[in-house]
Amino acid sequence: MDKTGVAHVLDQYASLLELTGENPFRVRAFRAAARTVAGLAGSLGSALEDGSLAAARGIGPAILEMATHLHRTNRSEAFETLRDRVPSGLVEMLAISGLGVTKVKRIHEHLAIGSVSELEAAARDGRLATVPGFGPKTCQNILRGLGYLRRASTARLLHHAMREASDLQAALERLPGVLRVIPAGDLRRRMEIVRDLVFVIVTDVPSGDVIRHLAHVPSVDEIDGRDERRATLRFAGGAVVQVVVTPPVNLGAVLVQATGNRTHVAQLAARAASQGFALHGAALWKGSAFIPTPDEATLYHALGLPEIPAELREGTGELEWGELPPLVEVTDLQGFLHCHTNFSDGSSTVEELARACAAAGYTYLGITDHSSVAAFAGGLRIEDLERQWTEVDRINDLLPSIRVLKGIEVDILPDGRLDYGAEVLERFDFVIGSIHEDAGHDEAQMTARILTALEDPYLTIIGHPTGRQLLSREAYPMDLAQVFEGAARRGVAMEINADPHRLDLDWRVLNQAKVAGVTISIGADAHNVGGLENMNYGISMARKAGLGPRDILNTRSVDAFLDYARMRRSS
DNA sequence: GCCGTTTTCGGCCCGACTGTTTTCAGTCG
Repeated sequence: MDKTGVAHVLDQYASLLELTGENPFRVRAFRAAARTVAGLAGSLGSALEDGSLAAARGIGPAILEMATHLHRTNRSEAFETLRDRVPSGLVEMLAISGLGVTKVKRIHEHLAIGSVSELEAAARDGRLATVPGFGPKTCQNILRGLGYLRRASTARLLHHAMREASDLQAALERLPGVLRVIPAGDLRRRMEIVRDLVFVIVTDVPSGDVIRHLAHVPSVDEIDGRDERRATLRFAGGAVVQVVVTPPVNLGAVLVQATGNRTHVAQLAARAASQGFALHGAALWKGSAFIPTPDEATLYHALGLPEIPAELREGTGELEWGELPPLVEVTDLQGFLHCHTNFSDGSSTVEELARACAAAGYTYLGITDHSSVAAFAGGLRIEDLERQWTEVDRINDLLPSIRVLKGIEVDILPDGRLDYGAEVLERFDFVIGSIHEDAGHDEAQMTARILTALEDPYLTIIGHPTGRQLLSREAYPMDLAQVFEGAARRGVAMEINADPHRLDLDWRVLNQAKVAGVTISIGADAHNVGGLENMNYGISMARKAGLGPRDILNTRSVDAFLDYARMRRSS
């Protein structure tokens, strides 16, 4: 079992312990260990071998034993025993926002409900409201939480989809007659939420032969909708995967059709028709003549278009944009911004992060732990800051290849002030300001809160501006046009938070921000060295919005970045 | 279960909000 699997078991084990009334600190120990394992920089195997897992904070003999056993045998007796004692639906219910252990147990005791579907029925027919401590509002919230859970089951976050797709791609590549397998659809467009997985299979044998072999893909439950070139695979776990098979000569047309969203493909078909072509049955035709399209460029060029990068194929006007300047790439980034260390709620040290960033080619690293009001995340008090700055100075002396900047992710308080005063803020190289609780503010209050924060001369970047958490929490209500105008006028950058659970700002509004004159920064929101990966997702969002290297703050050199941060302080 | 210049036991994060209650328990970040 790999680190993801082990982390999942540890987390589930924590939930089971919680439901059986175990010592809450024991529960917390397993939760923390799950995060540590999931965030390992390398593989679990190497962390066990070189002793780095054993040395990690929060990993003691019991959890180390369990992780080792799971890694080697895929099993844990303690976990299985406990799992058999608790109805499986109860653990699922814990995932519903607003339901904790106490309420789940009470639901189970009073209504003998042991599954999510029974819970939904009880919330709808009024039985749930009869449970002590439950009222109409709670039932409503539970139904809303269930909606999220349901959407999450047919949809997955981009990073989960990528992991799932890479396993499946490998399985498809092993089928006889398969030359290439290309993930298409939402995933290739780097949508932040991926619904169906789509694969294009290139083969030089008759496509029907490949379709027949699909039954041999591991854990396929059912194959339907099959014709000579398409099939839908249903997996035991509920996943649905579309497969399209093509000979090499028609790969371009098939891939374009399997990648673009509906609107993009329809617009292409309309354009083809207006130029005497036809885009039918995933092939390009001129009259009754088949036009070979061995690659996508051939198809786009035939229609008088530049090859449109996959991320842009959303039907939002990209056919009219003409030749685009190059989109930003992860290698354009010089600065790794927004990351947490073990001084607050991160699990890697400043040194580990600095070494990892230097190895990945970054020239500077902006450490931004939480400010004091964020006690839940180990927010730093003044004396902690002094210790951290000493450590940063030490690392800067030790590692000449990378510059570590003293930053902070400071809370924007409900009245819009920042959590530290000027005498503290002036000592940072740069400052990210973020909201961590919305507390029932309406749009006007939330907008005013951000606009007030923008006035602080020490603020450099607004972090995760809208607070959305994909598949679990909506964005705060906020007048983005006003916020963009304010940020542009005050010279404050706005973040694309690259945590794949957030990806906030939404790519759909980034261009609006750019047009308003807002500088965009990409922040990893990394909590350990594993979080270096996040930058790829942030870059994907910038690309979806058509942004180039010059649109992004942290493609600048460290000096230019520091100039940007200091500029506001003197004006 | 983990940790320790408080080291083999005792502490481990806590303030704010929500929805319910009729003075507060449960949940969240």
